[in-house]
Amino acid sequence: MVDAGTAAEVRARLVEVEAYLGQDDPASHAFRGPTPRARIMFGEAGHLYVYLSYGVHHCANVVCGPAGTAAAVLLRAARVEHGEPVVRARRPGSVPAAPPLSGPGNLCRGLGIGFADNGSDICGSGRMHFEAAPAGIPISSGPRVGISRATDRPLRFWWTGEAAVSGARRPHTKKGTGWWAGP
DNA sequence: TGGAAGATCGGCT
DNA sequence: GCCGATCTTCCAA
Repeated sequence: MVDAGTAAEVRARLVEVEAYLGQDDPASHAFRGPTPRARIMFGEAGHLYVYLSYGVHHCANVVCGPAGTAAAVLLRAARVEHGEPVVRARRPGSVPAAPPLSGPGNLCRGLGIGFADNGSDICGSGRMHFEAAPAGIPISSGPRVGISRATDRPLRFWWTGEAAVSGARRPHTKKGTGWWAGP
C-alpha cells in the first residue's frame, strides 16, 4: 500500500486497490494485447494509465510490472490526509460526511486526475508522487468489483475497517453476476 | 461501419 | 434497490 499525493496540495492514503494482470487476466484492458488504449500498460512500471469508464468517469491505474507484462493496479479509494478542502472543491455536491475519494471515479475527480495524466510518470517528474506506507497495516483481500470476467480472483486489496473503502456498490446485474460475498 | 458492452456514480423511489 | 447518463473501445459483418 502506498501514499499518493498531487502537487503537494493534496495528500491521500490509498486504502483500496485492485490488481490487473495484463494479458493473463480476462478482466484487464490489456487482455487483448497492446491496443491503442491499453498500450500504456505495456510500457514501463511507474506510469499512470487513465481511462474513461462508462463514458462518464475517469479511472486511474498504476503500471507496476516489467515492460511488456501490462500488469497494473487500479486505484479504487483513498483517505484524504491533507488538503481535503481542495478535494471537496473538485467534487461539488458531494456528501460532506462521506469519504470524498471512495470509488475509482470519485478518486480521480477528487485528485484532479484526467487524460492529461495518462502515461505520466508518478515516480519522477509527474504531477503525482507515491510513497511506501508504514508496515503493519491490516490488509484484506477479496474478489474484484464491477467486472464480469475472472471474478473469482481475489485481486482486490483494502485496509481492513477503513471507511473510505468503496466495496461493491452494485454488482453488474445485466449478466447475473451474483458472486459478491465481500465483507 | 454499426452495434453492444462496460474496472461507475448520483439521484430517485 | 433501481435507473439513467454518456462515450470510448472493440468486435462482427
